[in-house]
Amino acid sequence: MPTPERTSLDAIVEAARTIVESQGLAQLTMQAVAERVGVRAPSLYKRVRNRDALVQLVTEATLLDLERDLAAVEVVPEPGRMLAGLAHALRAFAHAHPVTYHLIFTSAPAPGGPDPDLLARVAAPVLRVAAELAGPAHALEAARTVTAWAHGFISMELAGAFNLGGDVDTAYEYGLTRIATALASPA
Amino acid sequence: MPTPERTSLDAIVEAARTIVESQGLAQLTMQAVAERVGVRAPSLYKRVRNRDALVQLVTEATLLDLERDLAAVEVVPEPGRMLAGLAHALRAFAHAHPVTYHLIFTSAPAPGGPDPDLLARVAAPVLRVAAELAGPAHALEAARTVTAWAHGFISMELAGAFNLGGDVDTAYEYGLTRIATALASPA
DNA sequence: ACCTGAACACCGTTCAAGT
DNA sequence: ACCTGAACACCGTTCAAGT
Repeated sequence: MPTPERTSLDAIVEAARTIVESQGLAQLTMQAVAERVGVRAPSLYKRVRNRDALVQLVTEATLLDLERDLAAVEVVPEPGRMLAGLAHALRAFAHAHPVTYHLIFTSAPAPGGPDPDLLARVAAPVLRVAAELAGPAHALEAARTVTAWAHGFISMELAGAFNLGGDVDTAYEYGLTRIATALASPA
Repeated sequence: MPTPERTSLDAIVEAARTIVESQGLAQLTMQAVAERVGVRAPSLYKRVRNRDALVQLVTEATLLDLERDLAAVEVVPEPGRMLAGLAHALRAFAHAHPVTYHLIFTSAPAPGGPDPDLLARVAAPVLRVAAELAGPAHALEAARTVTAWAHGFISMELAGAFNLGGDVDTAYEYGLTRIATALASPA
């Protein structure tokens, strides 16, 4: 005789995201998630293989949100300004979801990592501007350069690595304009 | 009546580094460390406050090694080539110690993070080239730009985030020369 | 003064038993 | 078909008792 479902995969992932973001990855226990969705810990295993898989689901949900935010950046004709829009959107996203942002770049395509198609969709807008700035022949390398810089900057910022004083916002703008012009100048 | 010491703080940290690097952070258990140094887990608490403190000690030991490697980079007159030397040394270090490298940039100056003096010493060579390239007025921002790019690149590389094909070494060289010239050109 | 076994609270995960 | 309590193995950590 069927028992009515008392929760759902979506509710579980949502609960996990909330816990991770508000209390850190270490506090993401199966018991905490279970309590939040109103069920006992063993029941979670009906919908999620194990804790690692749940972390993976949280990562993919975060990637979907990031894809949405980057796709929503207003398209402007000048590639330099377009790049700035994407860079600021990425940084704003990271500030809004610091823990899950860190998850995205940490648990990359391990065995069972995020869907490669999803990763490609997230990267698409950056690849587009990179091609405009550096030319199609160098699009991939240029995209990797900007992405590496932006992610490195943001992750160091979130980790508190910029502790020698100076204005962090200014440093972000400085790096952004330097890189934009560097990629735009002829090889 | 005193009991002879059966291990030392150094041996404990060394054991922890070996475990972390060969099996990952999750496998760094107090029991695994204890077994490796020939003692029972509770004895570790005579020399280390707790597991978090041990991770912190591993991080600082790694930073010391990185400081040594960066300080050992041959000094050359052209700042562009000097920057390349530092960038390659950093990447080589990360490839040799991927897990502990990740630790460095992750557990930054949290409450009880690494010694700020040590962090400053590690950053010193980069700050020096940055000042030469971009001028003293922009040294800090320039240093942050290169460091962010290099760290971002390396951490994405280690996470397997460069999965769209293309040669990763080439992309590193591409980004390096672009950034070096960008920082050297007048504001 | 250092080391240990025993103990505690807390994990992730499995499974037989309920409905 | 889903949910649960009980159980297991395994953590980190404390502490009284040994030497």
